[in-house]
Amino acid sequence: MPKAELLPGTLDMLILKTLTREPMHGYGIALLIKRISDDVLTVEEGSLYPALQRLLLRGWVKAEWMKTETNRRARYYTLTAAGKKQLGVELSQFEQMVTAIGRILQSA
Amino acid sequence: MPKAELLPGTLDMLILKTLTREPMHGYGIALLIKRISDDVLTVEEGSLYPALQRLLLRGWVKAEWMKTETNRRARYYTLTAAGKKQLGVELSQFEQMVTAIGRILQSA
DNA sequence: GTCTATCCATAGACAGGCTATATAAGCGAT
DNA sequence: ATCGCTTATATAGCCTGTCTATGGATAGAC
Repeated sequence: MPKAELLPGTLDMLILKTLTREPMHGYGIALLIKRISDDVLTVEEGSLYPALQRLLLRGWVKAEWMKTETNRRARYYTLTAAGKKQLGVELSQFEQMVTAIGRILQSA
Repeated sequence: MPKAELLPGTLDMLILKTLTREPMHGYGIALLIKRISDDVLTVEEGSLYPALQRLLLRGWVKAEWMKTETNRRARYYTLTAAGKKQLGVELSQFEQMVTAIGRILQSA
């Protein structure tokens, strides 16, 4: 079994949340999530870019090619209004589920 | 997109935890999880039984055909020593991940 | 007897995350 | 100049796990 780097089903939410700070490119998103989580959460490239395509397709983010501070080309993603709304939905579902799971785990 | 009844990746942990109370049959496990979670978590049969097969294969539970209190035949699952150990691993990984996700979600 | 709830089980579809790989450009050191 | 490292995007193919849908069987209620 491949060790899990993420809790499945939470990646989109994490990306959307990260983009509420400011528009970022994919690589930056991955670095930020890794850093803030103290290396607990690692977003692999093969998870990250498909997820961003997903979010684009669903209209939750939009993308624009730009230059980074260090002069490299990169695709910057911005949260859309629909994306903000979706984030709200995912946040509340996530909280509800974690609470429910907590009840199971403490019910012994 | 099919509405999620569970946070993916947590079903095995929930089942193992439920079995720390006492040996139970599959249907009973599903009912208990649903009840304790106030109907937030619903374990579909198509998720439950494959999961139980998984746990059997990995030696985390063992099964025995018995009679229920209402005189029906049912397969009772019991947590093994390896299963207890595995539950510990999954619990700590889950907690660690939820904590890490919490840090992301509060970092705005 | 027929209906509902209980109980087990599997096939097939599908989503999403992982491994592995490919591509490309900028930067520093030699 | 070119080598190696880091930054940066992207895809194919696999694997795991959950869901939908279906098919049984049996007990108790009506």
